[in-house]
Amino acid sequence: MSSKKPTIKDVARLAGVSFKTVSRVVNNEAWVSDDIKTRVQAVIAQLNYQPNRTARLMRTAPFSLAFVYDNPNSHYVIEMQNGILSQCRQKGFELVIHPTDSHSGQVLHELTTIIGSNQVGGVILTPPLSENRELVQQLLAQQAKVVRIVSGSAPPDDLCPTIYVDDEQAGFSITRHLLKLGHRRIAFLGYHKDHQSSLGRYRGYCAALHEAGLTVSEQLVIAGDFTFDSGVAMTEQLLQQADKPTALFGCNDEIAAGALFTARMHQLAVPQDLSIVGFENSPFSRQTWPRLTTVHQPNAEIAAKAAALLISLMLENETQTEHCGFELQLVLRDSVSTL
Amino acid sequence: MSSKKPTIKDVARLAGVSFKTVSRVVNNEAWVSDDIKTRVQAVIAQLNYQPNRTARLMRTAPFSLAFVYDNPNSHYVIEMQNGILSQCRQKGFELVIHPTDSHSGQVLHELTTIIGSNQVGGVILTPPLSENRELVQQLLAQQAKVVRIVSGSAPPDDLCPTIYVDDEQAGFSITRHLLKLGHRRIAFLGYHKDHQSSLGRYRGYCAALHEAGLTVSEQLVIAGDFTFDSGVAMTEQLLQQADKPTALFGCNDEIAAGALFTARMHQLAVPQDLSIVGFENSPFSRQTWPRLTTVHQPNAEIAAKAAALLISLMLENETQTEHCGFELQLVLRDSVSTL
DNA sequence: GAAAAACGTGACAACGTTGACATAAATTTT
DNA sequence: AAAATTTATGTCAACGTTGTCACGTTTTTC
Repeated sequence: MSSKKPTIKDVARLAGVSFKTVSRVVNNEAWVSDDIKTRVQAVIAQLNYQPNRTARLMRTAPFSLAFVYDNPNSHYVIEMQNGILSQCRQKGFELVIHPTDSHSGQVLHELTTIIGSNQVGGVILTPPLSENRELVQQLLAQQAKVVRIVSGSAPPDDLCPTIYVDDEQAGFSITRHLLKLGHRRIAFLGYHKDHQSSLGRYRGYCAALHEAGLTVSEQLVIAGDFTFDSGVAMTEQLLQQADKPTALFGCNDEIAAGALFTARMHQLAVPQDLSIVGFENSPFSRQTWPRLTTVHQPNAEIAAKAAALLISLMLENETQTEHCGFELQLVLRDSVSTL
Repeated sequence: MSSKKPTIKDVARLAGVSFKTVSRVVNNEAWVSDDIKTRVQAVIAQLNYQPNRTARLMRTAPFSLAFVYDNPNSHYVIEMQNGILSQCRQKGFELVIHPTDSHSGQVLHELTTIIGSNQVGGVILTPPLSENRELVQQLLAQQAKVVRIVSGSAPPDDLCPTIYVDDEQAGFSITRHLLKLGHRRIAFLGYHKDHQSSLGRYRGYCAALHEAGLTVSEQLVIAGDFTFDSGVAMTEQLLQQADKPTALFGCNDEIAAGALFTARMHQLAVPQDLSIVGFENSPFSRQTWPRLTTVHQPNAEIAAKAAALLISLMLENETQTEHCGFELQLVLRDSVSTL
């Protein structure tokens, strides 16, 4: 049975009204008499009628947004995705996942396709794509709504609503925390010149050292990316040096986990012989031994806020660009000791 | 400029042909002369025309599939998602993410909505939803294509194409591995009566013990779920007992990580004082100290296969149900020693 | 108590595509 | 060289909605 999905016209026929009236009932429009309304609703329930989203979309703006990200394996992505999804569910929006390679040069083309084909009406951009001013402008030029998540203590411009996360301030706090405990030789792991979060955290690190009257030692700033393996490699490099640090600031928890691992390999006790801090408060930062002191980054909240802004932008079609900043809090755990 | 997105008719006008001809060019249909083809293509490029996916969808079956899962925070989800996404990209399909709570009783209703509204044409089901025979049948009754991923050494039935993963066999191998190294008191952490993967691994565990002439001790089989915290709690419980085990079989890596953590709390050296194995080979299983011996579960591959089956089902509209089984391999690392 | 406003309903044209069919031109077959 | 076939293009009706407008029927207003 049920060879075909019922349409609005099937409902109309059975309810003995015009299909436009059914449309009114479905969309909760005014000026439908109560008895017809209930009659139509009964038929809808009886047939288990679902409005065809595709057909509806032909007449309305898209109810979908895209989440665009670059590093598909980070835990950060799934947290963000969950945050976005929670908002989408609430507002009846659909989420299109769009992992991409920001180095491929294909991003603009890919996004143009999904926007141009009317598949999505808006886009949430994460770093490093969100830092690409030109990309944002080109998406905007295609009538797409854009919300971006960036690192910074203020929105870089008013191009579009922006969620900014104050990495510098957090980098400052956590470095100062180490300084307060007496550490003087603090290494910075995961410096990356193209990565705004890394740079922000680095600036905070420098600022805290300066405040304490210390200078930044080039030897202690190690470049690398935000992975466990890179953390291992950077720590190895560091431990080969003559002037060993007493504390390590990993630019994210994965780097810190790599450092932890490497310390164990070198029979260094953490935190007694070496203090290590991470950044992000990812789930596994409290599952390592010792549990990592880190900075809490509320990814789900951040992304949910981005989604909420984007959705209201798509619904209300406002031009006013609202921004939102997030401050990050220290999470003190067991991977740090006084010197 | 560019106030409106160009349509097929805009292209047609500019190219001086009928819009149907443009449609032919876009869809690569036969019987279009080469010069018109190139002329149209030039205009398409010039206007940066993208066929409107929504309009197209009104005439064709949906090019979207849903990924339905229950446990949004597991790493397993993102790996699967990536696998599915890779297939979708290749075939031009769209992915709709659908996390849900299998206990809410809302699942059928939720899926009915996205299927009924023509949003998706097919669904990939993961445990425990995939084990619900009735759910599968009801989705099938709505003309949806379904592919499910289940635990087992064979597909449970021919309702739909099925990816089955042999947990029992893997549970057997890893338990036998411990037995070979001389372990006799091996605990099983994460028994869960409603969880087929857990039960499969448990059956393998029992089979291996029997093969070695041992009986399963109730004391050593601890019920719990697949989380770090549960792993901690179960290990605590175990370590309070008189007859302590020499090895722990964690039903997944998170449980094993919890066990590792708890062992450390109790000053037990792993693997010298206690051997621990996990299951899944999630990224962090090689980032713990010591690195976990575990079973490799190729989630991305499994999910990619599921997506491939689903997509071919949606495209070719075949009725024949093709299945696919995965065997799991041991990954030997450092968390196990001979007794 | 007539005019105006508020309600309630329906007809019909979009929206941008694809599919069925028609038709004209070019080519092959008889 | 007429008939049949192939090739190349166009016309028009769907698809299932929502928006615009029109048209009755009530209720309110002066």
